[in-house]
Amino acid sequence: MTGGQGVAGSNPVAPTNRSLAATVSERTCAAMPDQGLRGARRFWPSPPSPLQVPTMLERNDLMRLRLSKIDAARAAGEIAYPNDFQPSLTGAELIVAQRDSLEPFDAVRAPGTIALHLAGRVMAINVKGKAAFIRLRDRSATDVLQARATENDLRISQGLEARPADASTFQVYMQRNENEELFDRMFKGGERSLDIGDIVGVSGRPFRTRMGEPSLHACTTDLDGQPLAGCTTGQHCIRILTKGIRPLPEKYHGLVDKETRFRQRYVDLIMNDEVREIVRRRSLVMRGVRDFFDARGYLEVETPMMHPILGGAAARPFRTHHNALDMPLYLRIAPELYLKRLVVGGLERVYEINRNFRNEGLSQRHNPEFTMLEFYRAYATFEDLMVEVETLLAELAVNVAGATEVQWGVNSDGSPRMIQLAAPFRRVRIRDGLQEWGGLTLAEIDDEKALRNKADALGVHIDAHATLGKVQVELFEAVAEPYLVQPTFVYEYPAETSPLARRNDQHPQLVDRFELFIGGIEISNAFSELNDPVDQYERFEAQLTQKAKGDEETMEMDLDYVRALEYGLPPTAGCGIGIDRMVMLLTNTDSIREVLLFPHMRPEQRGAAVEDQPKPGVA
RNA sequence: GGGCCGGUAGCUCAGUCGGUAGAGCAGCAGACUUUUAAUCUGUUGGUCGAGGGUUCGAUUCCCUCCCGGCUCACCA
Repeated sequence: MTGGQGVAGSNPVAPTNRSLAATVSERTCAAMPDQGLRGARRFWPSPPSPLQVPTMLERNDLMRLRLSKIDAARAAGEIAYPNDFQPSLTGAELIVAQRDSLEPFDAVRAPGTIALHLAGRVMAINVKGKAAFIRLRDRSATDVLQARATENDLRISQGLEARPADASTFQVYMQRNENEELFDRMFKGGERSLDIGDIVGVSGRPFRTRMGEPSLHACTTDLDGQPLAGCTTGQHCIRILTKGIRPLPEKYHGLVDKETRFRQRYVDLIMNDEVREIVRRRSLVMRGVRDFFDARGYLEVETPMMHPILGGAAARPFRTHHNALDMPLYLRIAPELYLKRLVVGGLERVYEINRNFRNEGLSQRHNPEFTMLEFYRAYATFEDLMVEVETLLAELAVNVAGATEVQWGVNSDGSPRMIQLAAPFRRVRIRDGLQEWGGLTLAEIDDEKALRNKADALGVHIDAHATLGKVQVELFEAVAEPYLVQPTFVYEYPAETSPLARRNDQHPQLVDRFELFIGGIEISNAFSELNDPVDQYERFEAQLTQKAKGDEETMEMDLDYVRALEYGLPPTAGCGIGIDRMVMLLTNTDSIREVLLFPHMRPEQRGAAVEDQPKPGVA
């Protein structure tokens, strides 16, 4: 943003096309935040009054010129935003279809040639005298990359010169002498010319350039001047379907600025192939998870995202309010208690993939809303779920990343750090880890003071309120982290940190729980579920005691959940897996923001004067 | 919330030990009938994140604020 365009309502940049500007700004303002009334009401601000309508975003010369091209097209009697063009194939299909004719050729448009129709966004324009090349991208961009790579391999195998195969675009070629009027209009500048960023529909026939690039020759008639099959008389071989008003980022460096990339993800997706690949892999993860659990007899369910009672995890919640019912609600921090109610109801295998919301700090690995998979299986233990999880991850790695071995960052010497996701994963007790990596004796492990001394020596901060069990866990995570790069199930957690988990039969101070660490980060948390309603009630009570002591991340008493347990929850094990982190793992990405399409950002400041902004600390 | 770094043309960046700024790409005008970061010639474009202060003069120095990145703390 360049700012300085004044407060809303004043000093608008006069748009070239007034009718267009009016239409767009009417639509835009409805979705704009009401900055003037911020804080005036507790929950829902009033809709903006006409006096507070924000102006459209600022314009520059490049945009004004492009807007004027829309005017010119309208003045020429054209529909500025036509919607009657239908592509008959994708760019990737165009390339694959020519695979059997690797040799360059310049076949003429013999009568009977069938026209192909492609649509896409113009990513590059290359006018060379009386010939012009444009590069388009369509939804098949990922496949185009693959097709070009495959094609290049074929060329090499046939002794032909290799071509660069790193572009996700496909090429369209047009020759001036075949339609001088259209060629000049599109490529010779002036009021109606084509711009990078426009979305076009192109009709023509496939061919290869002299350099061997599979291309579409834009043309709608054969050499006799008769329409090609699939074209109508007078049809243009290139049509602008949507004019891009805003110029795209530079073609070589692309869009780099992270703030702009996350705020304007649409531009990021246009410019950066890697981003599209992450989105694609995330989609594969979601489908893979569903296939996995569906195949094992689980039912996918959706439970409330707005909870009247806080529970299922230890976390600070977002609070909201239902106006008509005049009641407070929490955005859910976990679906756990609802899912186990379903198991009580006889849905013995359920899973849910949905958002959790936690009102905590943001970091490379934390976003206020994140996607969680939770699944519950009756007549299973947490050990059974270890097998389920390692099987799932190995399967996903193959389906999404192509192998059970995936790269995750680099080692300290700069070499690729590889993670082996083939089952079985390593299993480590917290006590064993403290001995092996922390150099502690069993006596020290049960001595809170000794543990705290060790933590101080290591420079590890541990909360003063933490109980023995919590100190053990925190110290373990501190000393073990370097050893938790390869997938590792950590288990034998102390009971006080797990108010919903089943106690271990031999050691009641422990619970039957594991956490899975990969690449040093926690991916999964699971346990055999506590199904003793009396014990559960007492653990909720203990949570209330903690809350009274000032712990802000405790659960609330959920009597209905206890009532459900009183009807009988079969022996059940449940597991949560952070989908975002799993996608990070399978895309070799070190930031959760990269795997979220729209990571949380502070609101964009659009040139509003500083004195109009609420002062920090003033409610 | 703390620390460090950053915000300059549509994009990617340089620069100004204080005298209102440059390049490449994009754009505009032109040459070029197989280019692919095309090439060649000419050229337009910036309240240098916002506000305040110091100064004859601030994009540059000082203060405050906004936004972002990295990092620490809390968390998954």
